[in-house]
Amino acid sequence: MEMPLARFQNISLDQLRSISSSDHKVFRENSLFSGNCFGIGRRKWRNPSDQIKCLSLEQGLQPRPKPDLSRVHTDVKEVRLDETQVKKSGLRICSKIEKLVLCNRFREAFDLFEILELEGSFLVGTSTYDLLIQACIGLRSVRGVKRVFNYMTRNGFEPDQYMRNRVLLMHVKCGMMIDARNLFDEMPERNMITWNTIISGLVDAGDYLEAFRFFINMWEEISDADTRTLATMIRSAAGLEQISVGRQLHSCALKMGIGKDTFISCALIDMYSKCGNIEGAQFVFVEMPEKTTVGWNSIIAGYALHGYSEEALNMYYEMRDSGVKMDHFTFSIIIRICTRLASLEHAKQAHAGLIRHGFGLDIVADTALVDFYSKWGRVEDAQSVFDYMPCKNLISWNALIAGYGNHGHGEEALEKFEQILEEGMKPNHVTFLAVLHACSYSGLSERGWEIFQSMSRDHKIRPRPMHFACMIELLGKEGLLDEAFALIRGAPFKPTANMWAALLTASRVHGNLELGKFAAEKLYGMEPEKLINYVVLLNIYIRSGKSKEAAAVVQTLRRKGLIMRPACSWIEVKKQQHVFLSGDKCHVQTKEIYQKVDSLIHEISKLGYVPEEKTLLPDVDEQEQRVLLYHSEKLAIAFGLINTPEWTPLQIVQGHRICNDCHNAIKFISQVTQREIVMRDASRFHRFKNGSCSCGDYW
DNA sequence: TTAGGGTTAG
Repeated sequence: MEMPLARFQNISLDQLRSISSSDHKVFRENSLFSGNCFGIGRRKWRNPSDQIKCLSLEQGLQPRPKPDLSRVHTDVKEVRLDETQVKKSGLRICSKIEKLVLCNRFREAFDLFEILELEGSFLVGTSTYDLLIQACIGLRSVRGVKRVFNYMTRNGFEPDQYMRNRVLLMHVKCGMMIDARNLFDEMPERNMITWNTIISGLVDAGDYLEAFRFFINMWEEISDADTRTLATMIRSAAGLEQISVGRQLHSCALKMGIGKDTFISCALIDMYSKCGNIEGAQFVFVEMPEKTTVGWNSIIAGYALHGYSEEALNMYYEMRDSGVKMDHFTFSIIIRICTRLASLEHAKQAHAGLIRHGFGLDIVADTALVDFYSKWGRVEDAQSVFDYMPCKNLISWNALIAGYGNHGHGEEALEKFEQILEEGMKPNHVTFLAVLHACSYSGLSERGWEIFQSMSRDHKIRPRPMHFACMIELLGKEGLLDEAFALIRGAPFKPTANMWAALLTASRVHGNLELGKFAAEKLYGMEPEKLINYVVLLNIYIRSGKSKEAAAVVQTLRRKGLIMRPACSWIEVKKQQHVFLSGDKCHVQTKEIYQKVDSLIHEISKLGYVPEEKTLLPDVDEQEQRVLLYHSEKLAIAFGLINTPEWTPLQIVQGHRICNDCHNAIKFISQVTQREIVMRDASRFHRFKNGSCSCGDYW
């Protein structure tokens, strides 16, 4: 046999180790392995109903019928059975266990297994052990693994190679990697399945480098690898985001004649897109002889990952038209895309499709929906989806809390947080970020401070820079600039740009020139090319009447060649999106749009709206200044008003943080028109109703 | 004889 894998022997472990360990760590920390509330690794389910069933059973959220064991217990405990009777009774129980497992009634199978454990000496056969292992994997039950394994050991069960692999798999799938590795080391014989099993476990656990070490050892020991090995290793390369390694694996697969295998192709699409090469992913997808559901899912997710949300959505419709079956993965991906596009129409269709295709109870898709409705400003809908979920994990809770918090419902967010604690779930750093943001947006500074302190004290979670930045924002809003500055100085790590940016913003809001200057200078050192840092300081100087200093900032901007990118907003009207740039005059209805903006400005001026003093460069002529006043949000709103008489709510989305002036204008427009306006800036959503913004934030 | 592989959510 040709040895394409031999080239991997040229990769030293040091080379693998040199792969950025911080990236690796971030990936691991963000992976499900660390994030899910069950404390176990990656789960795989044949279909979502299995998932719901199993998770519900494990969490004890659904009542399950319990077999009446009392009589049998009595038989076993009180009546001494002779050897024949034990055998007869044991065989009957084993047969029943096997039938229960085959019907996916894993819990009940374990209830019966308890009888055998109490009796203690009945010699269970391979087929029963095999199905008990299946039950453990189905439940992802560590306790189940221990029970089955103890029983085997106690009764001197001597497994053959098949059973040894099954026992190994049981440990791997339940995340018991230390035990799995011990078993692996002690195995008298290891075949390809043994190697594939342990490697797959390492990749599931995010231990990618170790997976590569095993892969190399595997080649040394058995000089063989198959499609499954390659598919797993490609997943590992994706986890490490090492395209060069991924490419070598691709080359190996081609040399082995399995380059177009469905599993390999899907893994390659995912690897190329995660490594930043969407063209590579597209190439593999086009070359796939048969485009499967997973293939479509992978390429759509790849496009979405690279920010090509509209293209991804188009591919989804192409997938649907091609007649390929969609699954719960498809809908989870699509809902996330809708969140990025902030498209209610598409999300509604995806929500309907999810239910129609029978995946309405899938935890991942439902969580994506909770997140969508939360971000879109429909917290009630988010709560409604959440309430219908048969089981929720920490990710679902976090999405809901962020939804409440980002829309000014700080108290509700805190209530949900309390509920998490009452239910015995362990909050993670994302939970705390959502809760602290909620406190910040709703002005609950004392509660925010208490929670921030409780993070390390009570929950043993070390606050990260994002938590610090959030607290600085919170203190800054209260005008507690000295305290905010003290927090930066007291941080147990080097302050990050986010932290200084929060202090700079607070300094601008409260007109603290000295602190603003200090924060801006720190930011210049860290992000020398980031325009916004200069603009904020420029604002501070202009408002403080420091024209000389303001001119110096302008000079710096020019020297560096930093140009303000025109802001972009888009509005969805009658299922179609219309995009506007600042001062945009390309739209066919430009004339009407500008007339509408003028009349709105006239109306809102009567209500007391005064445009903010513009931060314009000194030599910008008046005509240009006038054009710049027509920000993209205002144009989009005017367009919406002209074209949608039944417009509610109107959504304005923009890629950059909007200026105070525009924010205030939108507030007034909402008041004048009595319309509800949902608007998103770079970091959060704002919902205006009768002129007031639900987030409680000020600009 | 049986077993091991690919894509989703905060």
